[in-house]
Formats: sequence, structure tokens, C-alpha cells
Amino acid sequence: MSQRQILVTSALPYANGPIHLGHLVEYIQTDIWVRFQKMRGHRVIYVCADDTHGTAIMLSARRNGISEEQWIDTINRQHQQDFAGFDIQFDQYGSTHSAENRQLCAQIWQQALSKQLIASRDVQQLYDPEQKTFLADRFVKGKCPKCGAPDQAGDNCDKCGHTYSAIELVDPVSTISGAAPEIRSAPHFFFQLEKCREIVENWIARPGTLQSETANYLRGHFLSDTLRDWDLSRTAPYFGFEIPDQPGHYWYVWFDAPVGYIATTWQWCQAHGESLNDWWRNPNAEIHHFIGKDIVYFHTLFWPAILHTAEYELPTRVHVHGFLTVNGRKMSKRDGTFIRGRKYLEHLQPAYLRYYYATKLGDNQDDLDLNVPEFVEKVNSDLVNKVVNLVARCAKFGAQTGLAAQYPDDEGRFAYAAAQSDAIAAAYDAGELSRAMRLIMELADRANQFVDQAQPWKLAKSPDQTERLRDVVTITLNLYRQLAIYLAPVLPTLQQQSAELLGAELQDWRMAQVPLLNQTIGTYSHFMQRLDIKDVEKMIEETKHENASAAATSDSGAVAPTATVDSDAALLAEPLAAECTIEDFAKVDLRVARIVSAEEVPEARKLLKLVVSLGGDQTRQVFAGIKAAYEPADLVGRLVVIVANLKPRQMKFGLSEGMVCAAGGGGTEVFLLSPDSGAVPGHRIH
RNA sequence: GGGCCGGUAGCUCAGUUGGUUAGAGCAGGGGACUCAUAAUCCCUUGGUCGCGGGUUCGAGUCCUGCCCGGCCUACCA
Repeated sequence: MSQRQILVTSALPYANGPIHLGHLVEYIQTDIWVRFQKMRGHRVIYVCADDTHGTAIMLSARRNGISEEQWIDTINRQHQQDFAGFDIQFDQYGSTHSAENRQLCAQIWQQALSKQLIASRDVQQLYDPEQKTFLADRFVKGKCPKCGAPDQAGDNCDKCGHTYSAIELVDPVSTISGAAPEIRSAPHFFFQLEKCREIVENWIARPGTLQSETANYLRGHFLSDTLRDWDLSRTAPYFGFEIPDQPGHYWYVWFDAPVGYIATTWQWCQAHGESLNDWWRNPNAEIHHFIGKDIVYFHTLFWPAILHTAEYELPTRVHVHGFLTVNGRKMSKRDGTFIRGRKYLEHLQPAYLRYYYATKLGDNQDDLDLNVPEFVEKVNSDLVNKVVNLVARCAKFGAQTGLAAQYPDDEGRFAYAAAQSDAIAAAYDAGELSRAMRLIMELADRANQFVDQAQPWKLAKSPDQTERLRDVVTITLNLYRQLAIYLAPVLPTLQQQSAELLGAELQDWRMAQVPLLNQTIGTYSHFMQRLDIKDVEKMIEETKHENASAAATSDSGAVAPTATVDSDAALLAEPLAAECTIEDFAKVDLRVARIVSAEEVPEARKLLKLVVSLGGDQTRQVFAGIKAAYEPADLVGRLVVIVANLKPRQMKFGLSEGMVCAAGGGGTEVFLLSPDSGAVPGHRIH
């Protein structure tokens, strides 16, 4: 087997919030793959970095009253701690806000310019005069120019589906300051991707570059048409790198972020006396990116074009994975399933999650479900009952006898497991971790069968059977050792514990071919505790409470605020409306009402059809956009607040005769208002 | 509306280029054992392979229509 040279990356986490279990799918998947390749004796480096630029970072820093640099430093430290807590081992962890990255971006930019791939033209954009910043689409709200629906973002209307440019919005408002934005024109710099079409097409068509579904998606979605120019610049103020010779213009975060892969490699090279070109301009070196399916677009169209422009090698393979769901549903703050890595580590061992993810991951983009009962069951029955228990049940004898000097006849058991090495390795290499885990568990079953047949506990009772006992121990512990080696990429802690007990390292894949002999055995203490579902539930419960009290922020960003100070994220996301008088307010008749029936509107994505009672025989039919947040059955009977004198509106599914009051940012983040006890249907709210 | 992925035992999934009686783990039932973290081992129940057509000597596997779920995207590749 020839030695491969492999550079591996995971996507750069955005420096705007903590690492959660969804992120960890990717880092654990990558770390397992990297550890495996290292055990195989290949020359591998695993690099990653924080993605630190963009408007969102700027706003987070402002909100916290610190500089952007302070903000990203803090986040970087937290990220690295979180990763270390899950045994994710980078060779280099950097930041896109580094000198190396700035220099590389400038070089690549220069090459793009000299190859005439950059075009400049003026773009009209909304500008917030108070915050003195141009506004990205998601920082503007206004009425849809087509259907007039209020509170629509700057790119499309979620009511009628119309797409438009932010400057077409009627009565736009900056969601950062609440000010009315102005239209300003500014030059922007575009990368002309179409000019690189052939490069990208050939790369995508090359076998092995992409999973077929990704290649299909790109071909159908983008390559069938002219590739649009890509806006690579943003106008000040912006937290990022200023474009050389273009004061006031910054590279868009998605330009400098992937360059961070190279910059971080460079940092590693500097620290280890290696050459960057040996990794990025060496056709014999492999480059593997692990990413989520949400960022395929950036890594498979622009990125190869940019690499080619800068005369770097194109990625060997982009491994795309799906999203994490919990108990079959999207992670949600309301359900307490938006679990931070740090919270997980307060309650549970990293090995549990690493193993569980491994049993669920294949080389595909399917979403991965963290099903809590299944999680507990898999960890307990596979890892604890089968694998760890194998040592536990013979460690006592092992300490007495040690390992024999010659490997006894085991009827081909060790040889069988040694022969599985290639199949297991092939599965790991192909990213088919679930297959690898199945193969390994089959070996664990076989080993336990052996112990049952050999009955060492009986041998231990007769002094004349000491030698046979030693043989049985030798076989069992060697079968176990093979398991520990095969599982080492997933369970580095177990690898270490096993090495200590056996008094010999397990860092090389080939060690599974040769039995360990003539060795004293250490004292065993439990390698792993059983997982109690109560601990998992407790973790989810705590997460739920923290989210509730931390004034859940609208995006995944925002570091948890201190206990006594609520985050201002909600207010920033939706600034105060213009002042109104008491007379204005009096026009709105808010009433307490009781929900008497609630049903799904099957054709509607967001709506529930409610009938509410105002007391007596007064009822109203109301459509409410709360489908994602509430089960109809849970609503019947509860008191809510409605706008009782709202002009009825004919909707696609029927007439809506009012509006149910709720707080929150929409989607699953919807919280109905309820009155304190004592209020009855019909009470007006003053 | 379009695209992609999936629908195999109660649950999670395997089923290689179509080839005998469709498999595993867990759960359920029965038994054994007591070294071990109420762990382990043996036996066992359980499937119209989403539904309907078609190709074939033969279809879970190929073609086609439909149904369901997930994701992506939108005057629409």
C-alpha cells in the first residue's frame, strides 16, 4: 500500500455562536476519517478555522460593545475548547482573520484581475443612514411590491413567492436601526464564473469528485444555464479585508472563507517547516473537503474556479453530508433540541455521540436523526454490553495470568477478524462509517461467543487449568484488541484506555494482524459507563429552559447573555414601530378568546384553522400562521388574545375573521399570548 | 410547479452487475450461564420488500404511472 498525502478540511464554523450537535456531525465525521487515514500510515493533515467576517459578526460585536477582533477571539477560544471536548483533533485551527489569509486573498485577487475575470459595475443598494451601512437583504423589511404583504425580507416574499430586489420593497425599514433606508449606488466587483465553465464542468464530471446526487443538482440547477457573475465585494462598513487599491470595498466573506483552508494549511506548513505548494500545488496530494449540503453551491462552483484561477489543485473530493434532526424533527430551541456541544459535555461522554453518529453516517447527504431512545440503546448494547464488557468479563483473569508467550489455537478466530481488516478499512475510506461499525460489531459478537464457549470462570476454579485459562485470556484480549484498533478512529479514548491496560500502543491499523503476546495485563476499571436516558432527557430539559430564559435569539448566533440581562436580539430583529396615540391604540380591539377548535389546513404550509369563542354564541374563524409551532390538539380549550375588530380577509382556504396575538420570529419560534387566570372570553384588553 | 433523495420485520437499517427459501442489530417470546456494567450465549416469533402496470425463464433490484415522507428551488434547470 503506497502512502497517500491527504489534506482534509471541515467547513469553517461561523464565529457568531457556539458549536452545537448539528455542527458536530461534520467535525466528528471528518475527525473519524482523518484518524483512520493516519492509522493507515498516510501523511494527513486536518485543518480548519473560524469564519470570522461579514455583517453579522460586525453587528454581534457592536451589540456586545466590543471590537470585532475581541469578539472573534473569544468565539475562537470557545470553538477550540468545544472541539477538543469531543476529541476532534485538528492539526491546525486558524481564523480567516489572519495575516496569511489576507495575503493569500490579495494574491488570488491579483491573479483573477490579471486573467480578466473580475468585472466592476454599479449596484443600487439600500443604505441605512443611521448605522451608516449598506443593508444585506436579510436586514431589510418592507411590503412586498407585488402583493403588499408586510414584513418581507429584501429578496422574496414568503406570502406570494414573488422575488424582487431589495430596492423594490415598498416602505422599507432597516431591521438594524429601524431607520428608513436610502437607495445608494456603489461599485461592486464581480467574478465572471461563466469564463471558468469548462474547468468547473470537467471537475464535476470527474469520477470521485462528488456524490452523484450533488453532481446532478449542479448540472440541473446551474450548469444548464449561463453561470451568473458572482458579487465578490461588499461596501464599507463591513468587517473583513479591504480590497487592495479599492478603499471602502471589502471582499465578501464567501470569498475569503474558503481561502482560509489554504491560509490555515500555510500556518501549519510554517510551523512544521513544510511547503504550501507541496499540499496545494501538488497533483499527487489529495484535497478532501467535508461540508454540509447547505454550502454545496460555494464549494463546487466558485471554489474550483477560484482555485484554478490561482493555479492551485482542485479538490479531490467534496464529501457532502445532511443535516441533523432530533427525534425526527428539525432541531428547535423550543423543543430543547438545539443542544450546544458544551451542554452535551456537561452530561454525557463524547464517545457516545461519536459512536452513534458513526453508526448513522454513510457516504450520502441524507439527514441524520438523533433519536434519543435509539441513541441510548445503541451505545449501551453495542459499546458497553458487547465491546467494553468483553474486557470487563476477563480482565480479572488477565491480571492473574497475563498473555501467553505463544498464540494458542483459537480455531481461526483471530485470523478471521484480521481478514476483516480490508473490508472495514474500505468502508472507512469510502465514508461508509455505518457499514464499518456493523462489521466491527459482528466481530464483537463472535468474541463474546468464544468466551461463552471457553468458560474461563470454570477454568479459574481448578488450579490445574491455569495454562488453559491463560490461553483463553490471550485469545479474548487479542480479539478485543482487534476491536479496539478497528474502533480507534471513532473512540480515541477507548484506544488509549485499552493501550494502557494491555501495555502496548494501538496506533497502527496493521497491528490487528499480529497478536500481542507475553505481556502482563493491568488492572481494569470501567472504560465506559452505561448511558441513562434520564441524563439525555435532563440535558434536553435544561436546554429548553435556558433557551426560554435567554430570550431566544432569532438566528443561531448570539452567545448566551448573562443571566440577568436579556439579549437585545429580538428588539434588533424588529425595531420599535413609529409612535402612536392612545386613540390610535383604542382603534384596535383586543379580546380574550377561547379556542374551541383547531385543525390543520393540509394545503397550507404554515396555517392552522382556528375557531375561537368570544363568549356566548360569538365565534370567529381565524387562520393563524402557527402550524410549525403548535399541535392543534394542544390548542383546543386554551385562552388567547385576538384582534377582534380586524377587517376580515379572504384567504385561499377561507375567510379569516381576526388575528391571534403571538410573539416570536416565526416558524417554530412562535409563542401565543395567554392572559393570567381569571380572564374570560370577551374581556377587552386595555 | 420543478428537481433530488428515500419508502424492505415493531424500531434502525443491509441487500453487490436482476438469480435458489429476503438478511442483521435492537425490541418481543422461550431456554442456558453466572466471568461481566441486570451484561453474555443458544433457540425463536415476526416481512404482499409503499401501490398498480410492464420487461424477463426469473424483479426488493430494471422501465413506467401513482401515493407518502424529507430536502432543495421557483415563472421554472
